[in-house]
Amino acid sequence: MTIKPTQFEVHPSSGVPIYLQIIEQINAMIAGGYLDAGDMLPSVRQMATELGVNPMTISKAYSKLEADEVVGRVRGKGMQVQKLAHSGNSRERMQELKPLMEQAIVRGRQLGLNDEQIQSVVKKLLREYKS
Amino acid sequence: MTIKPTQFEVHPSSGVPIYLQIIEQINAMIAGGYLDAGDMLPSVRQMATELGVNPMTISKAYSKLEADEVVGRVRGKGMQVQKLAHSGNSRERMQELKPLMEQAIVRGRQLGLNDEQIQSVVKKLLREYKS
DNA sequence: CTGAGTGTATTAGTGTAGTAATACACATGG
DNA sequence: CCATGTGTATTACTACACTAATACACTCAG
Repeated sequence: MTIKPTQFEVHPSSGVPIYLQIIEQINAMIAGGYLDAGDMLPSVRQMATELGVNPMTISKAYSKLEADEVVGRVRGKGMQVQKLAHSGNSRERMQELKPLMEQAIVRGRQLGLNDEQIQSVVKKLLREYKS
Repeated sequence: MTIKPTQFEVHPSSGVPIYLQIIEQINAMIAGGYLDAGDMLPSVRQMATELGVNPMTISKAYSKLEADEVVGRVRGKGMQVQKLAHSGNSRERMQELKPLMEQAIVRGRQLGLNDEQIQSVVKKLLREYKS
């Protein structure tokens, strides 16, 4: 499914930088299966016009996604969602996930949640982001 | 166990703000059971001298921890680790954990990890931060 | 070739996060 | 009371993140 710029939403005064909001939405769309490998993203100018921001802001988001190997540049066309080609074995990738997951775990503990409750949150989210 | 400032470590040029490094270490110490309710934290000046930073930087970390209800101020004494008194029922607190956990899950998906691998990381961390 | 479509390098403006210097208010123990 | 210990309000400086304006390089369809 190729996505339209109207499916994006930004809140400039939310405190969260615009380019980050874009990145998060695209990542979530991919994780949730609304975007697949090969799909084209809206052009920088389309997106910029629709959202009322500067094209460079969108470009910055796309560049960061490209650096993360989430999307690729197609000469003269635009940005395309990449087929995920992961480097390193799964153990290394699990290791890479740890710092971020650790934050969440510590926060859960701080909230007084027990193991089961934390795992329940994880399971619920895994279902929501079914790939 | 009352903690000594020598047990803290900061890396000023790591990119991570000093006051955040302090916060993370204290949170981790509590989550890991090295600090319990009633324990005193090192004074602002002790900590500042030991780490070679300005007292205000430490104060900022402590203030943020106080806002999160992790520590409390004891007049003329210092900061003391609070007994966790959580507001809201567990369902609300689980809801509060979701945004942070969502980030981690999306990142895991982006790394090409499957449900079992993500849950495995969670379980490993839960063991490390046994309360 | 040309025109319209891509994304982007460069530059600049603005706000704010992070840190520090200083001086202050309050509590405790002698 | 006073000396010494808490934490902190205020102010200011600095670096950097974020956004935007502009101009440019490249590709494709005609």
